[in-house]
Amino acid sequence: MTESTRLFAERGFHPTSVSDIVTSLGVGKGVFYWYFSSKEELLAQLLQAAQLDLRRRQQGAIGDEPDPVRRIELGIRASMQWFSEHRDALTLFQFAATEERFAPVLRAGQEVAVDDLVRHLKDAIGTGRAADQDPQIVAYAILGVVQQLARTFLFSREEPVERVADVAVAFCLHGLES
Amino acid sequence: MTESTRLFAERGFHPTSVSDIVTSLGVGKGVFYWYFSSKEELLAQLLQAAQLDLRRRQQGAIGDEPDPVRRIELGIRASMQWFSEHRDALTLFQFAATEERFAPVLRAGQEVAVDDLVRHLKDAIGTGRAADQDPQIVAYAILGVVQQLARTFLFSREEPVERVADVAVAFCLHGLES
DNA sequence: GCGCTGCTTGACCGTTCGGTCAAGGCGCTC
DNA sequence: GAGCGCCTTGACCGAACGGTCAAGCAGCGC
Repeated sequence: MTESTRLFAERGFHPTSVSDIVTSLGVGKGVFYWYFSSKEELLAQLLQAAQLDLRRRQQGAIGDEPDPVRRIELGIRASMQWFSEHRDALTLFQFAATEERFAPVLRAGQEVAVDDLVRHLKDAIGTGRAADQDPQIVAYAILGVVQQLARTFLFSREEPVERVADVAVAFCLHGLES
Repeated sequence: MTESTRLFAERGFHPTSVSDIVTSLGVGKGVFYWYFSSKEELLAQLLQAAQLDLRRRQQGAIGDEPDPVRRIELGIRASMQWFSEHRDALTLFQFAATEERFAPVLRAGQEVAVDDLVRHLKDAIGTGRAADQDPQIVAYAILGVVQQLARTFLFSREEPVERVADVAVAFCLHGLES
């Protein structure tokens, strides 16, 4: 699984052939089609497994923290950490978003994470700790920040995770104003 | 050009064959290879043209606005507007980021926009109008917000551009705090 | 009318792809 | 050891791909 994710991320989904995958695994082609009905199905399962793992990490980090704003912060930091350890997964997510048949799988998983975030946001708004903006839009905005920063600074440049996470948190909580 | 962008965005780069492209244009295959040396080159040109157009829109919107924070706001609104009119381009950008050979083209164009944004941010920080965070990271964060919101709300849902742009601006300027 | 250049055609080519399948181990039960 | 599932193999298939090219055509200067 990890190996296929790496291949897809490095060379792209379509340019990576099933032969490439089985060769890198040192097995025959038949074994691939014994476990997966198609190359598409493999990608779908890879996506789902990655999303599940990311979500678990987020929930583990948040624990039973009572403060909604702090819950959001912990979620951001956990996500950034997870992406820094699973850079290939982010590339997969990004590719999946560009092809109609994978987008639904991706969207389903993303919506679960967003719904959580929306709950925290509503708590924060309800207790006057956050501005009264549409929580769903804000949730996606946060998601965009995390993914973009992970892609740019964790992958291309080799910035330390904490530094990037700090700026991400500061930006999401206070914007660019001082 | 617009037609090829649409095809790539709708069906994906690899699944769209050169035959598909020329058929949709009602021309022969030779004419394609007369103007482009390969399918890859077409995509590269599509990317560059789109980036140039987006950049022009941003600069046109900013004009000679003196206030750096307001310049950033105008840039965000212009980008959101542009994406709402060129949804296919965003899908292309996203795909290009997932394949090693297109990433450089994409990065080059993105860096130009980011450099502009960084300049405005430095102005804002210098005059005490923005918090003293690493301007480059913040610039990419803003970029992430705009792209994610465009993708989610302008394409999947059919939200009015202004509403999404308002939240994007509010979030980027003030974060989620009230 | 002739020739030339710039553009256009689509049949064609070599290659590679996703996917199939007849065949063959390997370990289990009885 | 016979029989039987479960897994594994890799040669093989039809289809489709990106890219080529010999041939043709329109327009223009002469």
